[in-house]
Amino acid sequence: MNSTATPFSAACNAFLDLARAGCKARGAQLTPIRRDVLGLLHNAENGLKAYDLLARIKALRANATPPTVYRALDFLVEQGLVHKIERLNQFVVCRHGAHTFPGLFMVCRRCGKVSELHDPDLMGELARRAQAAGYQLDCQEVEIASICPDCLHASPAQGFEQMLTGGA
Amino acid sequence: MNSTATPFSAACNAFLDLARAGCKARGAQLTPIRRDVLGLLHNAENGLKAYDLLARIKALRANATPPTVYRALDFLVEQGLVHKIERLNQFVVCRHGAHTFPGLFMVCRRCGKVSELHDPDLMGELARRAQAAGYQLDCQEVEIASICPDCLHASPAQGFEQMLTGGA
DNA sequence: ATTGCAATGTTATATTATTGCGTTTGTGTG
DNA sequence: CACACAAACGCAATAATATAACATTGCAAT
Repeated sequence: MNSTATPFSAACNAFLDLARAGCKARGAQLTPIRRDVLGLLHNAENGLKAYDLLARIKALRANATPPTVYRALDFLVEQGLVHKIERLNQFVVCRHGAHTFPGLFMVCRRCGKVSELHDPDLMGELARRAQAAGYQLDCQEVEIASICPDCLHASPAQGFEQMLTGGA
Repeated sequence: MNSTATPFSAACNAFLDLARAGCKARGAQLTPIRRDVLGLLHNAENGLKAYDLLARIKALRANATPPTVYRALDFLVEQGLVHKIERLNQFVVCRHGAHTFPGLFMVCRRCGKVSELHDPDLMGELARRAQAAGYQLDCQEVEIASICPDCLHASPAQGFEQMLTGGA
């Protein structure tokens, strides 16, 4: 019943417990710091930058410094619990559980929102093409700059893919 | 015949003249600074970081500062002459001329080399899938972490894509 | 000549990320 | 328990990447 130790919602705590179990199964430990960082990312809808996260974690742990955050993030990314969006220097929690193919992240150029598309077929095709060219995929994230449905609805724009897909 | 003004090889100068013509056709100008930055990138086999580029451009222009380089890079990326590899904070010259679909960049996790795969079909498929999910692609570069053929030959590793492609 | 505009010069600073090293904590072993 | 070992953490400093803000220059149109 110590609310300062785990200041997250019940749903978030459930998620964190699952994550902890996953780590344990892989022989790693979701320590309190790592758990807090993951919880903060889980609460955030849109991904966070490292120093935003640092500011938030400081509310929980006054002595936190950049390495505190970066170490936790490195761990969480290694564990597949968090993805880094390089284009935005941003970190997002993975809401698809463990998956064995790269995540496809649509990054909206207008509003900055990031959403993970779940498309094993496309990723498989990508892997095949890469392999045909002599490469072996070793890849957790594929980032695609795009206009998200909301922004598209607000103000459509003509893009090259119209040519490719036969759109009007 | 002023070799200090254009300190590049004949082949490089030919490339730069083409680039200049392309810019002109688009109503933009490849100024001397931009030309030098593009030439340095063209000479570099593996892409360069902004501050590496700054060090090199200082050999030509002692008063160059970070904005000098970043402005030139912004321009060159806008013109499609240069691609930014976000994962490496690196800039690579585009060796495929103007293309109307996103470049597919294979980034080797072992040696760091970047190579651009030319695969309009795959990019078209990507655009279709994105559109089916409500997104409109707005994307110059797609980065894929992988092991390049050379590194793979040196020391093969088993990866998830073996499962997808039915490899041994 | 003056105005407008794109490009550049210059200084400073913001943002993102890491290194290095000492301390603490957890875990297994004799 | 005492010890060794490794992983995690605390902390200070700094490296690496990128932009802001404003002054200046050069050139073209009028």
